[in-house]
Amino acid sequence: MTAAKPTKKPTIADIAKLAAVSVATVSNALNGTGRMSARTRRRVEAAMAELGFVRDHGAAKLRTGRSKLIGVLVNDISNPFFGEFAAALEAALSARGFLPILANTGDDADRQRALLDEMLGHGVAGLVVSPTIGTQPEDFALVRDRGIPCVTCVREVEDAPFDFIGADDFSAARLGTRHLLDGGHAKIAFVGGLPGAATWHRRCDGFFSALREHGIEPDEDLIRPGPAMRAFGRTAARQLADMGHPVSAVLCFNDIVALGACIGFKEAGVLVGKDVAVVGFDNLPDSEAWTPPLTTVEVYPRSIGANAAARLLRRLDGDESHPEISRLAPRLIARQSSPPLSGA
Amino acid sequence: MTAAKPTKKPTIADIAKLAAVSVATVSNALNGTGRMSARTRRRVEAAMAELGFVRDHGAAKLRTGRSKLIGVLVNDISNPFFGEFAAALEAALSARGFLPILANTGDDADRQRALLDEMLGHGVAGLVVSPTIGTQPEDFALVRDRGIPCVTCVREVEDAPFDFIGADDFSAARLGTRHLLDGGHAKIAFVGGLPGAATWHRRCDGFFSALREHGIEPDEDLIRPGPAMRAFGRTAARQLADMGHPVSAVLCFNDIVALGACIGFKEAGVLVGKDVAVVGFDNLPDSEAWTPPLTTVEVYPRSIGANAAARLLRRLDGDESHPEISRLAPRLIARQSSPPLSGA
DNA sequence: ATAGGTTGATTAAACGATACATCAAGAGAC
DNA sequence: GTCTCTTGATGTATCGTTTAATCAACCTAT
Repeated sequence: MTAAKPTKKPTIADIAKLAAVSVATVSNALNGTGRMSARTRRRVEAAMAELGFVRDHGAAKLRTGRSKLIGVLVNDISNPFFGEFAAALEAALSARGFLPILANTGDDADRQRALLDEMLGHGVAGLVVSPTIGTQPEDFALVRDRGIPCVTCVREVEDAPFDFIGADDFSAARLGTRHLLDGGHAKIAFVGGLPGAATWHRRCDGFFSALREHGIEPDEDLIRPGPAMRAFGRTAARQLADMGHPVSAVLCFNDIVALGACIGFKEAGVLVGKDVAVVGFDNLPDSEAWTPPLTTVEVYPRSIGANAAARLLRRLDGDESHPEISRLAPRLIARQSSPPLSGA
Repeated sequence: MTAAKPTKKPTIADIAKLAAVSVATVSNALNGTGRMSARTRRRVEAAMAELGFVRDHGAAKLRTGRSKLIGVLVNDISNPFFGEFAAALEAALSARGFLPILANTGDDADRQRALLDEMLGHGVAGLVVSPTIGTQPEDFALVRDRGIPCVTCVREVEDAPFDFIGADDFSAARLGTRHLLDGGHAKIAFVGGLPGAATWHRRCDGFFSALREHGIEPDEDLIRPGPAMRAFGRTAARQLADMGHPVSAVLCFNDIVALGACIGFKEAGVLVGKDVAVVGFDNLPDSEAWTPPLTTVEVYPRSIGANAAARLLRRLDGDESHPEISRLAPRLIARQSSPPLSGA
């Protein structure tokens, strides 16, 4: 491969000249519109190949108003959950010729606002957003006003006129909690996750609901909200271990927090899977390989991504029906981290 | 938030009318170019706010030829390594006003070609690419010809006139291998990773180099290439465990493969951290929390992302110097998965 | 032979933002 | 009062593509 000699990029006018046809004919060849003889089509295609033509989508979008760009906003791309989500979403969208452009909000509402603006400015045909904590409906005012199809995911934003695809967090938390209750646990903590995201509230409600169903009144002191990160899980576990009246089980906001909690308990000399039961959410690929293998509630990030893509594609195809809310049914995956309460 | 009523999007012409100025003035206000009184600037800004103006970057790009889009191609966004990489890259680029658009090649060379075309068509100002396996230099011909700044990462593509930022894979493999050799291991397998990616070859060379340095001739039968995935690590471990002359240590292509190997060995009744030593690459956030905690070679995905961004920004600022190859120094993180060979 | 159809290709007007060239008006110098 | 400078603002061509409106041949049927 030899050194670069920056070439001016060829336009359809250059192709037209080389193929001795008009620009309109080139455009038609490009889009399969209009009518033309097979011979000229070949000539045009040969010319495009020779000059290394690549169509300027921006210019086309300017003229037609149509675009194949889809803006995707996630709040933490380094979290494997969103990695899986994004991979599935991308596969489904690009199969239909769309180009998802993925940006990371880092759970910063200001950055989310800026990115939404930026995406609109680039003329996206649609949006898929996992909203940041603290998202206000007005943050999406421009999207709404422009009538750009937008599917929200994972975290619901209340009163926004958009489709939503996510896990059924209420049921998921109930599943996890009931699993512990059925094992005889009564003093159960709920660790991690930030109020401000709908996900947390729904899981918290599910947690409460299951407890009350078993005649247990939730103990405010056992609700430990915090960033959904390993570090928080670890410190929370240590605090719980140091409490006067230790808990026998912990429901964690996600597997990452759960892993942190396992580390924290281990450091505190408490044996997970024996002295204490731990349950997470997400069924991260690694969770079954931990020691002990983690009980978790599978919430299907790939399905959420795939469904979000399908929903958005329907909207792009012109479906104008009322926004739909879908909560995918979760599944409990019981493993060794959450044994029944021992007789002791 | 009320229902949608798709508004036509306002252009600078609309702003100009409302503010009773010319389009040129609006454009100047937008870009801070030209001269204008503070009063008119305020009028223009008020008009933009009132109508909810958002600038059409595509149109601007068409006119100016300048763009703030950066194409980013990774080969597996669901791999946490690339998640970390992408997050760091994005942070650095967006701090300078660029918008990285991230796409996933899924390690498919055809898809990579298509995506490169697509990105060029969208007028990216620059590219950051972690090339797929089987990438040919000609796949980047258009990028080279157009003179678009392009930084390759993680895997080097030979004979391509681009900057490269990655780990020093040769040294990394030597580090990991020497650690095992120093522990007295002699029968060491190298598991996972596909020939076809430069990364694999360099690591393989580093592995060989360390062995030979200790007077050990590499045994072809102990080289077990395969997809860098958990499943492969697992099957490879089982095969190794079933061999007549079992290995005492395994160097894995990355932590994911290493985790798979741990599972495989466990299933085969071989105790990792006792009967067999396992070393990985990447230092995934979870690797220290596994049982036993994994010895790994840290290759700093965030640093690779940050350096790639810095390099690209320099190019965008006009640096035309010869392409540079940077290999970031790795670091061995010794944990319990790789004890010295026991006397037995 | 002429009217009407079909086929294959062309012309030119958009799309939204930018930037060069131009200009009006007021300030200051003589 | 004329001349030059500066400040603030405008008119308009342009980027690359699409597409509606035309048009030139040629074919076919009367």
